[in-house]
Amino acid sequence: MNATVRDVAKKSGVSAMTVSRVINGGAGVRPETRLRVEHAISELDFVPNGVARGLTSNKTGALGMIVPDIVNPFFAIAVRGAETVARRAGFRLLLCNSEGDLALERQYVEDMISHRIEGLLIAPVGDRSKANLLPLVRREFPFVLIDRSVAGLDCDLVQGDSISGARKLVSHLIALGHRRVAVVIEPDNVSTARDRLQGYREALDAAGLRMAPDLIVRTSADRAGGYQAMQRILDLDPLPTAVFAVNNMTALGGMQAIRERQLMVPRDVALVCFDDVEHLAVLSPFLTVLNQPTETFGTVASQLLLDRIAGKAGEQFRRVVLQGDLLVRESCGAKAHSPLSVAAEP
Amino acid sequence: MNATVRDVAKKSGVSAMTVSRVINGGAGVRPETRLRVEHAISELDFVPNGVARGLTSNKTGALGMIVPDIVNPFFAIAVRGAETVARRAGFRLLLCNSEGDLALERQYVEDMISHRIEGLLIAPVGDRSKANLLPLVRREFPFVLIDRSVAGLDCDLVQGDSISGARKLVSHLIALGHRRVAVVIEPDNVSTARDRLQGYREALDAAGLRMAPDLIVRTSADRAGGYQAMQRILDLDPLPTAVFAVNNMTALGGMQAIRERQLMVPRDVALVCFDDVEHLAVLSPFLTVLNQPTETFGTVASQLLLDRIAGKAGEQFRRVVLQGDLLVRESCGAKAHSPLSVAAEP
DNA sequence: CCATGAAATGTTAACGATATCGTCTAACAG
DNA sequence: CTGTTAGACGATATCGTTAACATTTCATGG
Repeated sequence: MNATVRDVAKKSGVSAMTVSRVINGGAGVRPETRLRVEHAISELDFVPNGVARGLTSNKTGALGMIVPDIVNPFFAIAVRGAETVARRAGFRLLLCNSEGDLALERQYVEDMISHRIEGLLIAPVGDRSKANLLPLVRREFPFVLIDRSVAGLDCDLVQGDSISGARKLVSHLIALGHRRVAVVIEPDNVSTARDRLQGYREALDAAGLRMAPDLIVRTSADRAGGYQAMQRILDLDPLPTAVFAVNNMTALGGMQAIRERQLMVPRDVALVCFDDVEHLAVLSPFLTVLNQPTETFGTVASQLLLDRIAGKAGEQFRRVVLQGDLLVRESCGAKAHSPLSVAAEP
Repeated sequence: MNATVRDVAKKSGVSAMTVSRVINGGAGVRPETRLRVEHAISELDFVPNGVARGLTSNKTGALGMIVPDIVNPFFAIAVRGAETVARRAGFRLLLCNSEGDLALERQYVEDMISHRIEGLLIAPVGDRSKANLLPLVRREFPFVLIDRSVAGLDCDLVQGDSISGARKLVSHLIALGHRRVAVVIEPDNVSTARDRLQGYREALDAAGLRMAPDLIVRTSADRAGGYQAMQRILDLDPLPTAVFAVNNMTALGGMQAIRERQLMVPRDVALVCFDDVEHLAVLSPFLTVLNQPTETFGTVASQLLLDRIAGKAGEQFRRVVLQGDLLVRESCGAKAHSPLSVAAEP
């Protein structure tokens, strides 16, 4: 069904080796011969078998990327950034969706190793991903973590400054007069959760406020998690005056719960979170967020990975920490609530 | 660096073939032998080389998917659906982002062929993608189009009912009293654009209205395109009373332009579009849209593809047309404009 | 105690491209 | 006219796995 170098060789009356030379730049092939070969190639619709090439060269020209949720714009944008850089360097990017599932993540990592991709970008599920990543470490396989670090694993890493970001968000709430600030956050085995909780704590400390255990609600960092967590928060008495959600998706789920109870943000409760929600911010710049340079997560991580593959990275692992900006909009209660379609970005 | 079957064989005192048998289910291997082999495998951290396997078996266990924009939630969700189904059938899904660029699309298709993926899902750039897809046709390579058909190309296809959807949207606008309805749409070489314009025309016809050429604004189906198109529309005199945007991204870009002029939707101009904007709809169910069963695009397409790969598909190409629902919200002017955070879904 | 056959295991070749090295051609110097 | 040499091209082996076939092993019945 698919033509091979040998078919092309036969058709053009040369050896397979000459065909190979033609398709790889053609040094050492007489122009006339090359034309004959090229003619046969297009005649037979020959496309070199990348699998066979990968076997001999041990180079597949592919990078892998594993993210927990491609529907979350944070990851979608990071993927786009990573792919752009990878492509410029001549690599394809193969994307997989772990869905935050450790077993699935493990399977994808094995799969990637098995198919001999040349490097891996991964936003790990959490600290327990360590077991999944250890095979990579043992093989000295080039990989770069994105967004989350993994406890006890030393490797290249691109992350946001979660501590300082959370501190900014919560300090801002406190400055607006909030004293009871609830936090919706993942379990402590996710590095961003640890760091953001730490930032939360520091902000409270700086204001001389106590951390109240009942204001810390643990959940998964997706919309469903945010929804459930917010329901528990709205059952508290007295109601917190503000909520800090660990990321954009939990904030959205939280909004859903708030709306269902016919409450209003920020009138009844303020809401802030990490990560802007692309598209949403355009139409309705409403959520006060800590905006991270999302695409940069992808481009920088890709670059680190390419360096490491090329051996330009040195022994030391590199950790890039990206700063985010506080975008003050309406959900924190800093401004009057203006009607949707005339709201203007600051 | 990486252990091979032979290394494992040597270590466990058997032949490579026996190792192969063990890693593939182990039928016909003495339990005792298998244990020895398995021990050696974990000892050496052996992972079978998928590339070599792909070479002998001509099966890589991978499906490809090419979308024009992974950041558009429509495609992100379709991808998730496709991947779920593919994974259940034991296939990985390799994703590529064509960015609506024909050359890039071509490169990715060649790459996929070269790397011997077993089937391809593709949301083509447009009719001109035909040249890119012809190599697939010639090879009888299994592939399924998503969302857009390609003129003159007969193949499996999953698409939305754009004609009827557009008719619903525009008829709704007309029923609300709009007489001057502008449309923001891609060039005619994209099937969805053709169909949606056709639906628009039918709706006007049914109401005895004329199609005014100056109300048809051509652009690219992304945010930037929507933004530019809307600026041109807002320069019209008299202003149209409503705008039909070809998809969610153009609508967002349009909103941006409208907001910049300090105008309000729907007070100054109504706005409707195809495709809901995931996340946005949760927080702010504001846009009146023709909601398509997005995830189903992915799952059905994946299923068609798997059938075809398995040879269960028959000679005939199958065309699945998915119906969408009109979600009447606020941007069309059907209801009073209510404050953002208490707005309730119908 | 050996023939018999089924189960276990090994051998060989192939998948398709290419690295390596060897051969051949032709042009040119002497 | 011969020896030299660079450039063009080919033969062979290899990458890691596995299909197909060959061989060994071992238990069982005669």
